[in-house]
Parts: sequence; C-alpha cells; structure tokens
Amino acid sequence: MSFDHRKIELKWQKYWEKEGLYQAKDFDKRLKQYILIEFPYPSGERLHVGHGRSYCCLDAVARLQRMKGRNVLFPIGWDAFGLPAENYAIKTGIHPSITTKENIANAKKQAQSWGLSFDWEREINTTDPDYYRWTQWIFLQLYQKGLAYKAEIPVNWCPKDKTNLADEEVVAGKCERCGTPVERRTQSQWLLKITAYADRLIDDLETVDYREDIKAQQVNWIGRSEGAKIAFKILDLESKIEVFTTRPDTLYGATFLVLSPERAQEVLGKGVRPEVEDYIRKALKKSELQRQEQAKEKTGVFSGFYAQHPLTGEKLPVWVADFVLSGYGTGAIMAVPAHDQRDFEFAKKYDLPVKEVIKSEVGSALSKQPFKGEGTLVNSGEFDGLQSKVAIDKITQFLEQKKLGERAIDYKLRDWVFSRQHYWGEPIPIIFCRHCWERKSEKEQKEAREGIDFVKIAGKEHAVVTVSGEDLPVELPYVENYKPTETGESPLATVKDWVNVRCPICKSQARRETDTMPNWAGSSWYFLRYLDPKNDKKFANPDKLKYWLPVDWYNGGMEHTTLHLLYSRFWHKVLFDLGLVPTKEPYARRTSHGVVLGTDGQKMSKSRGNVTNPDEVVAEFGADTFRMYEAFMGPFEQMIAWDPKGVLGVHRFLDRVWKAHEEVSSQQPAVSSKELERELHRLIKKVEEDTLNLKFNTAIAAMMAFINEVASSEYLVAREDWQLFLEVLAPYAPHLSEELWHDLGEEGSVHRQSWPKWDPKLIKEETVTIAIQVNGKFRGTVAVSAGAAEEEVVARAREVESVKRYLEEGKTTAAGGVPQKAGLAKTIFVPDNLINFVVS
RNA sequence: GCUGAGGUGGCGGAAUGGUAGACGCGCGCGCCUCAAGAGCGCGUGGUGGCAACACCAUGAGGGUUCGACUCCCUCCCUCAGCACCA
Repeated sequence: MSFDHRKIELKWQKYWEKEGLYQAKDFDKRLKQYILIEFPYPSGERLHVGHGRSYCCLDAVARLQRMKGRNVLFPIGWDAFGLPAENYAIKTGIHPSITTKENIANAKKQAQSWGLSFDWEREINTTDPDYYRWTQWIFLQLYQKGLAYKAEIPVNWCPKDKTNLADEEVVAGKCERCGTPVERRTQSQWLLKITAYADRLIDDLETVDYREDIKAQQVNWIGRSEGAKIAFKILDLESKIEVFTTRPDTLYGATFLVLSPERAQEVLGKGVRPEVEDYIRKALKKSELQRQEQAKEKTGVFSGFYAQHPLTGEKLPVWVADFVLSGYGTGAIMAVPAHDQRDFEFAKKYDLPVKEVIKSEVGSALSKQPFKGEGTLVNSGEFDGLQSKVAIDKITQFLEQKKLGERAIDYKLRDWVFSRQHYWGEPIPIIFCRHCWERKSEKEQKEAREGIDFVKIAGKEHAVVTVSGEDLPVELPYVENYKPTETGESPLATVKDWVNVRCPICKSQARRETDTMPNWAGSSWYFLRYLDPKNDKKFANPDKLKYWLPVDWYNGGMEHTTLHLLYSRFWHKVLFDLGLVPTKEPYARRTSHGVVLGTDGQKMSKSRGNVTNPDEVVAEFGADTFRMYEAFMGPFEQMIAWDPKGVLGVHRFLDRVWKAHEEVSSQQPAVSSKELERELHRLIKKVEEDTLNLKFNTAIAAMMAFINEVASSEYLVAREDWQLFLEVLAPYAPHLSEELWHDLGEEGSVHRQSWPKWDPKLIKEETVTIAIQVNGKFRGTVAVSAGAAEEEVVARAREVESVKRYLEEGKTTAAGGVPQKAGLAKTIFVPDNLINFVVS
C-alpha cells in the first residue's frame, strides 16, 4: 500500500523544529561548512519550482554534511526591496511593508513545507531597519574611502519603470526587467567605483572554484584590454586628442581620427560647421537601442579639423561618428582602415585612404577586407620588418620616450550607477548642506569641485555631509504616493519633514539625499549578516566572520553572474581592504542550477500557462517526492523541462521504499546476502560522492537501483543494513526516512546519525566478471575470483565458447566469411576487468 | 564576431580510455481485478535471421591506441553570455 505523506511530514517538521536540529553553532570545534543559496525575493507569486531546484539539492548537501560531522550553516532570508512590491503598492494602495510581510510569511510556510533544513534563527530581511542600517553603514565606508561619488552622467533611463538602470541591468538596449527600450538621459547620480577593483575582480578568480563559464562571463564583462594611449595634436586648435588602441603596431596605418559625438562636443566646442553640429545633436538624441540597430550602416561627418600624426607628421582629417563609443577608451579613435573592420567600412563609405602597414603571411586582399591579424610591419619607417608583438612594445616605448603616448589598460566595465529614484529601497544616508559649503574657504571649494564632495541643487552648490553612524538607520519614511515621477525625482522628495533636516555638522537647515539604493545593495553583503544577525554594534562580530568565512558553497542563478555576484565580490573586497572581513573573496565555490522550464520545454510563464505550482505537487505527492524529483530531473547545472510523469516515477520509488520497509521489518531476523551487502556499501560511497559533486540525479538513480535489487532478493535484508539504507536516503527524503527510522524503534532523529562508512573490503567482489575482447571487440565474459592472475584468466577465457572460435587457428571468422589465420600476437590484461586477445 | 557549455535510443539522461544506453519516462506483452487511469512481473537502440548469432550505431570526417562516447586534428549544428569595446 502507498504511504500517506500527509500523516508524516508535518509531524516530523514540528519535531525537527522542537529539537533545533538545524541550528548552526558559532565557534564549534567541528569543521564548519557554510552552504548558501541565493535568498529569494518574496514576491506575490510565491516560491516556484526553480527555487525548489536550488534549495532542495543544496539541502541534501547540507544534511549530508551534518551527518558527516560538519558544523553546517545553511541560512535563508529575504531580499525584499525592489520594484514589484512598489508597483503592487501603486496599484492597490497597500503599503509595500505590508505586502512584503505577507509574502515573506507565505514563502516561509512554503519553504518549511518542503522540509528544508534552514537555520531559521538567523533569518534576515533586507527591508528591516536593523538590517539596512548596516547596508547604509557600508555605503558610508565606501564613501569615506572615495569609492562612492555623485556625478552628472548620462544614464540608462527606463521610461516604463521610471528609473535609471546600471549598465548591467540593460540587455540589448532594453530594460532587463520590463523590456522597454532604454533612453539616454543626463542626471546627477551616485556611482560606486567598481572600476578601481577591475583587476582584482579578474585576477582573484584564480583563487576560487567557480565553473568555467561563470569565470569567463565575469572576465568578459570586465573586459580588460591592454594597449596604449596616443596623443594627436589638432591643428588650428590648442588641443590634443587622445586615443586608446590595442594595436600600437598599426600606428603608421592611421589615416584619420574619429571622435564620438559626446567627445566631439567637448573637444571641438561650439564653433563648428552647422552640419557637424547637426550631426552631433541628432546622434546624442538617439537611444542606446537606436544606435545599436543602426550599427550596420555607419554614419559620420567630417569635422573640418585636421590632426597631426605623431610620428609621420601627416595631416589626418578628424571625423565625428557615432560608431565610436563615448564610454570606452577615450571616446576617440585613430582609424586604421587597413587593419580594422569598422574603420575599413567607414573608409570605404566616405572614400578615405587605406594604408597597409601589416603584411600577412598568406597575403591579403585589402580592396575587399581588412587584415586584422598580426604580421610583419611595412610602411612603418624605422619599425619596418618587426613582428606585430615586438612592434607593439617598441612603438609604445618610443612614444613614451617622446612623451607622445603611454602604455594603458582599459576596461569595458563602468562604474556602478548606484542611485534609484524610487521609494522602496534603502535611503542613501547623505545630507546636503548649503551652509557648510559657504563656510568653506575658496581653496576648499576649489578642491571640492575638483573632487567629488559637492552637489548642485537648484543651481546652488552644497557640501556633501554623511549621516553619522549613531543616526543610522536613516529610516524610510511613510509616504502617501509611491509613484515615481517623470522628472526622475524620487517620491521621497515630497516628504518635506523628512527631507528637511538639521546638518549634523553645522546644525543649520539642510536637505537629505532623496534617492534610494538599487535592489542589489542589500544582497551585496547579506551572507555576512547571517553570521551575526542580531548584532546591534557591528554588522557582524569579527570572530564570527573569521570562524565562518568564506562561504564554502554558494549556489544561485546564472542570471546573477554579472550583477549580484560581481557586485558582492566588489563590496567584499572593499570590506577586506578596510580590515572588516578576513577573506579576499566571499565565496570559495560557486555553482549555478539550470533553469526549470515548463512541461512544453519553454520558459515558465503565466501567459503560456505552463507553470507548475510546487505547492500542488507537495500537496498531492508530498515534500519528499517533490524534493527528490527536483534533484532527479536531470543534471543539476542544465536547463530542463518539468515532467509530471517524472514526478510520478519518483513517487513510485518512495512507495517501493515503503513497501520494502514493511517486508524487511517483517522478515526478521534476516541476513543480507553478500551481494546485497556489497551493493549497499557501493551505494553509500556513490551517494556521498555524487551529492558532493552535484550529481544528485545519479545519486538517486543508484538508490533506485538498490531498491530494485532489494525487491528481487525477496527483501532478505538485515535490519542493520536497512538502517544504513535509511541513513543514505535521509538527505534526500528526510520525512520518509525519519518515519521509517522511528518505525524500527530507533530513538532520536535519523538526521542526527553519522553518515555510514562504506567498507572498502566489502565493496570488492570475490568473483569478478572479466570482459573478453578479441581485437578490441567484445566477445564474452568469464567469472574468475578477484585478483586472478593473467595466466589463469587467459586459460579460462580461451575456453569460453563464444570466444573460442575467434582464436582457433585456420578457422573462419564470422565476419563476412573471409578465412583468416588467427595467430595470437599478444594479450592485454587489465586485472579484475578485461582481457583482450590481439589476433593477427 | 568573441567567450563558455554541449551534440548518445521514442524522450530526460548514464558511462570521461576497458561489456555504450545505468536510472526514470514512454511503449509492448502478461498477471491481479467486475473494471481500471492503481499495483506487480517480463521485454524494449537499429538492421538481418525461426533461432543461435552476426553486423551497424554516441553530430560528420580523419588520427592516436590492443581498445575511443571519452584523447588529438578538421568541419557542421544547438544552447547560453557579451557584442561597433578600437
């Protein structure tokens, strides 16, 4: 008969909670193991099967590690600031703090119904003032270190969400969240200087265990390239244009310069020809997306100016074109049409000269396409004949000597735009004070203007003053209207008695920063707060940080590789530099679970109607079935479709375990067969190894095979052996294994047992089946005692009927009936495994 | 274009130098049953053959090896990330 999960699951969940089974102990002598899953956003949609994949599988790991004697920390919390709660509030008028609370309560109930072994004592919530107090505090550390600054910059503006976005949040020119094309706007924004950490964010990847593609994505995103900055003098203007290139070896091939529209405006000023001004104005109005869409056809305009080639002195025309990006390098390039695809296309279109300076070995057709590779320099004065690699060095050196240029490294990574003009986020703990500004000496004001310590409000300069530590948190005030504004001003600006505040320094009337932090702020350090969630003196006790860090295993979604993962590594490194955390890297190991697709193989979405609700699965089949299916459905790191039939298969397995238990416990005293004992010990080894190597699917497959074996052996299993099996099952099916464990009359929890030790002697078979090959082709098997010598195996194998005829001299082989002489050339013998007769 | 991961039965997938297809789904046959959509048992890569058995088969082609899904080379395709990044 089938077991009734409803009768057992709640019972054991309550029991575990009462026993405090999953509480991590600070400073315990056992080896620590910090297992982390990305904490969920508590949305109205509840937890979905994708959360289940991550949580259920890592829960099995946590449970296994506990049984292996580790002091396991497996925490959870809520990443609760963000737009959905705010949008919901705008629609319904219900305050986000209320919906957030409800959503958390619901999600928590779900997580508990899955029997996850989280340490609920350490639960955190990023919207809790006791939590975001420290988010604000860390922001102030960044500010004081010069890593946070406010600047007028072009930002990515989403007209639908009415907010600006970090570069990382813009995908193909569209808002990552809602898909609306992003506009360019100039706004005063807070930025975090993540670029200062670019090198370390790349280099330190060497020290951590992340999957290849995760590392590659981070490296690509940061996009470091080495080259040189070279200065070109503009004739008739007292200025220079600096360009960045990774190919100084092609310098002699530069036939014109191109400025981005943004840079052109700066360098050339107002007095340019009308068509140039017109081009610049139009280009600046284009959105990111428009620029990308028009990328196929390059446009540009001659500026009317010429620059001087630093080495040849030639007159090079200066063009303005929007294929040159303002945000990369210096916003200006030297165009080498002979050796760069884009420059080539541009030169062809506007009939600009193409000058070959790199000869390829195979010869090239420069009339049709540029040669982009490395080769030997020609037409390059004294550098002729050098190889590209050498020339890059020599030319750069030469430029440095003549003070015409210098070695340079550039990154695709931009500083992180950190302020949002929204309600539901952490207030940025900054105050702007006019009086403090006026009190400054002229020299101080000049320094401030050159630095970052001032802000213009309504045309007037204000000093930037930090909220002092004891005034934290700056609590988010209650507002009537959460709606973001068209102007991009935060809704907080309307809360007059919150905005107007006494300056903490001079006590005069000042105003608060009304922007809030992006939803990535709270998640950038949450794994630290789990270590000491109730500390009201520090973000965490240093000794606890020392004991628990780094996170041993962090699992989460691939979509966070260039967002959350990069941001939190950055914050951690800043904290490390401040001596506030003991490790350079937060996460020793990072894995990513594959996305769970709908039953139709498409992304799950309400509009497609292919969403599986985990609660329904749990209600019908139980948490153990749900958990095991999540782990069994396929390779953990691979995208995979939800299959209701597969759920059924796992459920049948658990039924068979239940049945086996009844049979086994009614047939006592029984003795396990040698064969079964061997299988059991192999199972222990396999489940342990596979679980730690995230091969959850094969771990479960092995358990299934074992139960099939038990059934075919008439359930003759010794009670001790059955107990071992229940212990092996426990990490994956915690409720059922606990029920059956107690049914055997055992005291205490199965989850408190130590993980069974597999016996290497038992795993070895007494008799082994040797595969027999002739010329590498499988022809039969022979059973011999383990460790049998080659001579014995050869002798036995030769007698096997299916093998014999391939070895007899002068006999005809079956293949095509061609007569062959079978002379034995040699034999390959792999002990306890295989014998291969090589016949000529 | 660059970077990364892949390509194995009807399907999800096992096996990283040694008997390809574990385990699950599906399908077929049988048992149980008034009857099953439940359960149990057996079978299940393809081709030929009554059968024993043989041959073919891991995207394509080549190579290394006694032996290749696995290692090397060339090519094709799929997925993911980035992309006018100079």
